[in-house]
Order: sequence, then structure tokens, then C-alpha cells
Amino acid sequence: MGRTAGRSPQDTRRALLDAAADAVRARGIHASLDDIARFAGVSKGGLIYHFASKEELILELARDQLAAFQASIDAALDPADTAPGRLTRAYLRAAVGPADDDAAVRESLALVTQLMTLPAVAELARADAERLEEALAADGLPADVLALVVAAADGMSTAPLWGAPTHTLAHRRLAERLVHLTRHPHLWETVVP
Amino acid sequence: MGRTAGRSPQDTRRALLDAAADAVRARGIHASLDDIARFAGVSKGGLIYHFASKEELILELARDQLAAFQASIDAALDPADTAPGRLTRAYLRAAVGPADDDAAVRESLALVTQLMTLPAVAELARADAERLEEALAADGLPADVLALVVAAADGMSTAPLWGAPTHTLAHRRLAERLVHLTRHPHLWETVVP
DNA sequence: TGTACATCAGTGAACGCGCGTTCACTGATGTAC
DNA sequence: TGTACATCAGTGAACGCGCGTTCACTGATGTAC
Repeated sequence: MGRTAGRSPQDTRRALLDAAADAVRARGIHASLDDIARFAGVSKGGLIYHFASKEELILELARDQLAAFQASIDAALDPADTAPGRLTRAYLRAAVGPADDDAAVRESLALVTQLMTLPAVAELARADAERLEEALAADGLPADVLALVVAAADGMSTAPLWGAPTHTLAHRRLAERLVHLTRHPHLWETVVP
Repeated sequence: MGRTAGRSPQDTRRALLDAAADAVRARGIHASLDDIARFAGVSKGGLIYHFASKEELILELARDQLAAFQASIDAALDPADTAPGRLTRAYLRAAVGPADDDAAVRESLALVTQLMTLPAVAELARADAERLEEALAADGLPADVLALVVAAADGMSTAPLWGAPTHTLAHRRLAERLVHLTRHPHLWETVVP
């Protein structure tokens, strides 16, 4: 079809998004379209054929990353688990990572903070966070246990922001214990004053 | 002294750093030197007299913000508190904010993530985080309780990153309970499997 | 089954503008005598 | 107590370069007849 045989336009588009993610992670939002295009094996004009402007590229990249984050939560949902707190448990598992190769997904949160230089992306991320927060609020857990678990999950998933090692053993153990707490939320009452 | 009477060079320098913080918060790392200088009531040349390059300005701004964060932890240290976990408790209090007007300090973490586009700033932040982590590790708390409290504190302080309201009532209550937990760390054992 | 034409998926050179940096110059204060 | 000179803390115009965007053109495939 296209001028370059060997891959479909969809593949080129995907390669451009992946290259943009890599470039922005490495060079920040300053990453040039030239770099991104070359990295995807395409000319700058070819990039602009798929994404009309840099803003559009960045916005699509943000959508892509947020969708990937949501997908990793969905993947962590246990179909057999129908008890209150099932979404919270999935969130927790997604925060510490189901597998090693998902590290990129968690680091993508750091990427999104870079993209948030664009007001449109900031709004996108805010709306996404709000939607997730509402879903968690309706997950059937006592508010104080939910607040604890969500704060801890957020803390663990933002650790790579500061260059901390991600998905450590300590984090995994902590996540396990918090999962246990969501199954027996009354236990938290033995801790509170 | 200077060409413009009415303020000392130090005041001008401080005004430039404050203007840079505002501008970067609003426009991201793209904020122009022209904007920053004008906002501080100085010409672009005047800015460059104080900071030889944009990189130097951003680096100083990052140092300034990291120092402010550290200062807010120090300010939250209770001199009367000499029990194990005193630094952890200060960290926790700093995360939810001692007073309303300190909201800017906590939001500055979001600012620092913007500045981290500069590799030098990323290294600075990483070293700062590592130093803090070591200090917390030596604070006398069981490792698992420390991991819980630090993760939750990090989660609460990075909430504004996603546009979430900062220092909510829920966060304050959570922080209080976690402070209580650091005073009676054995309570956590009643929760774990 | 060939031919003409349209469309898709690009190429690559040129443009133009924002912005960081340089630089010659300047006005107020401090200091030596 | 005046005068000359140095220094500090800037001003503002000009420069130049990186980079996003535009645009004329192109090669391969699909479609009508």
C-alpha cells in the first residue's frame, strides 16, 4: 500500500508512538520531531502525516499511556474475586507490577508527568484520576481503609519518579499485606486510636 | 548600589527564583526567560546577570525547592519527641502540610518533576531522595511499618500531581493514624497475615 | 488483460519564528587621594 | 570636601540556531472500464 513496504500504516503509527515515548522519557518534552521520526524509521514529514502537529502527537501519546495504565489495572482484576475491594486489590497489584516486563507501564506515570506540560494532557490526566477515584470509592471498602491503601499504592507507583528502584521486595510484601487488609478491613480498627 | 534602587541584588535574585517557579508551574519547562524576567520586574539581560544560563537558573530553582521541602520536614520535627520514628512522623506531617500556606511547598514536588527534564536536576533529586531514605531507615522503626508509612506519605504528597485536591480531611486523618502507628508499631503485626 | 486515474503513505527541502545568548553600553554607589 | 576611577547591577538591541510547520513532489497499490 504505502510508499515503504514491510509494514502497515498502523504499524508505523504505533512505532511513532513508541518512539515518542522513548524519546520523551530520555530527553523530556523537548524531544524533537526529527529525533522521534528517525527513531521510528520515518521522515519528519511522514510523522506529520500521521499526527498533524506535535501537540496532537503528545496528546495521543498521553491517551495511549493512560489507557495502558487502565489496562494493567483491568488485567490485575481477579474474575473469581467478587468481594468488596476487588478493584482496590487490582489497583494495588497494578501498582507493584504483575510481572517484570510491566515495569515500563508503571514508569509511564513518570512519562505522563512530563507530558502534563500540555494543558490538554493535564486535563486528561485529571479526568482520568477522578474517574478512577470514583470507581474506587464505589468499591465497597470503608473510607479510611480505602484512603490508606490508595495512598500507599500511589506512593509505591510514583517511586520511580525520584529514581527509586521500582517493584522492590519490600513493596511487594507491603502490597500483599494491604491486600489482606482489604479482605479484613475491620483489622484497621485495631490500629486506630 | 544597583541601577534600580528599591531592592538589593539578593532580593532581585529571590524574585527571579520565585518568578521562575511560578512561570514553570504555569507554562512548564518551556517558560521563556523573557517571561520570567518580566515577571520579576527585570530585563532578560538582568536575569542573565544573576544566572549565567537557563540551565543554571533551573538548577538553582531545583536546589531551592528541594531545600524548601527538606526545611518543611525539619520544621515538622518535634523537639520534645525523642522516641523511635520521630523523623518518620515529621515526614508524615510535612506530607499533609503543617499549615495551609505551605501548600506551595507540597506542590513544589510537582514542580520538581517538571524540572527533572534536566539530567542534572534528575540526579539532584535522586541523590536527595536517597539521602532522605537512608535517614528514614535509621529512624528506629521496623522495616515493614516504615515502608507502609513512607509509601502512604509519598502517595499523599504526590496527589497534586494528578490535580487531586491537596491536604484533604481524609489525608489529615490518615496521617494522624499513621503517626499513632509509628508510636505503637507492634499494632501492625495484628494486621499482617 | 492492459491502461488511466485516484488515493494512500510517505520524502525532503525550505521557511520562519521563538528564544537563549552575546554584547556594548549605562547609572548609581563605593573608595582612594 | 570635591574629584577621578572602579565596580556593581543592571538595560535593550541584535544575533543565530533549533525546531515545528508547510509544501511540492513521488512511488506503490487499488479501482473503473
